[in-house]
Amino acid sequence: MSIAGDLIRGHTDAIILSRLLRGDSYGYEINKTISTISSGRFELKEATLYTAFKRLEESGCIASYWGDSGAGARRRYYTITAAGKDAFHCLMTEWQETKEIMDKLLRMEEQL
Amino acid sequence: MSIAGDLIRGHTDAIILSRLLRGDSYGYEINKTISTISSGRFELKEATLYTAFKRLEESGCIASYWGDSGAGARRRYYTITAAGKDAFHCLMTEWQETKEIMDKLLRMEEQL
DNA sequence: CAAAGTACCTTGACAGGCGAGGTATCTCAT
DNA sequence: ATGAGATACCTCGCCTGTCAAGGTACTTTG
Repeated sequence: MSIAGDLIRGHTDAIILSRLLRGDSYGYEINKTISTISSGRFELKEATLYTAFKRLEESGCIASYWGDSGAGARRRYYTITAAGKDAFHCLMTEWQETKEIMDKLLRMEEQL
Repeated sequence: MSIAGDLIRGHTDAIILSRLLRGDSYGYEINKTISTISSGRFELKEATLYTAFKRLEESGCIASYWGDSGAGARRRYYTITAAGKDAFHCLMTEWQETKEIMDKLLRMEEQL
């Protein structure tokens, strides 16, 4: 990935939840979408993605079910729960705050 | 700290370098300044700070020297090197990019 | 004198990212 | 039909950065 892993650390959950807010989806698709939206500059590794799903499911932020696979490889779909929506809003707020503070800290002009 | 550690992970180096761009400083002071600028919302733990110094010094981004301690506890001062300035600009660019992409990914309206 | 502030440092645990490896199905060109 | 490549999932184990906890040593102030 072009953006180092540590830069998205702590943001993966927010990104995934954000995707699920738009409707149920499955790992492979979520990953592709993230890659597309970011023009290939963010790309969660599969291992990262699936550990995140596990973490989010264990903490009750998402739930999963097997899609009726008819054709093609079977897919495990994820839904965001009410708790997940709450969590997302917290993470969003944190992100806004992080941005603000980081910009303040990195600003090159004036200041002590 | 109010902002979770993982959110600043990968940004600590940038923050420290940014401080040193403004002139030589030492651990304790840098920490206080970061805390002040962020209104106490970011606060690097000492262990984190000193490991970061070590890392940055080993990679040639900063150099250190003992201040002539005259009065008070002795201080180890850090200077940013040319390589450190380059690194800072990279990190700044990365931060701008991260912000842009994250905002795109977390945006709640429209989009696929 | 004790407590609190300044100033430094190390160790070990923990958590998240991810490289590497594995499984299974489907499609399409050879 | 065979092999490659896409789709789709998953796990193990390493690495790295954060940080709680602990330690040292000096100065100021009550």
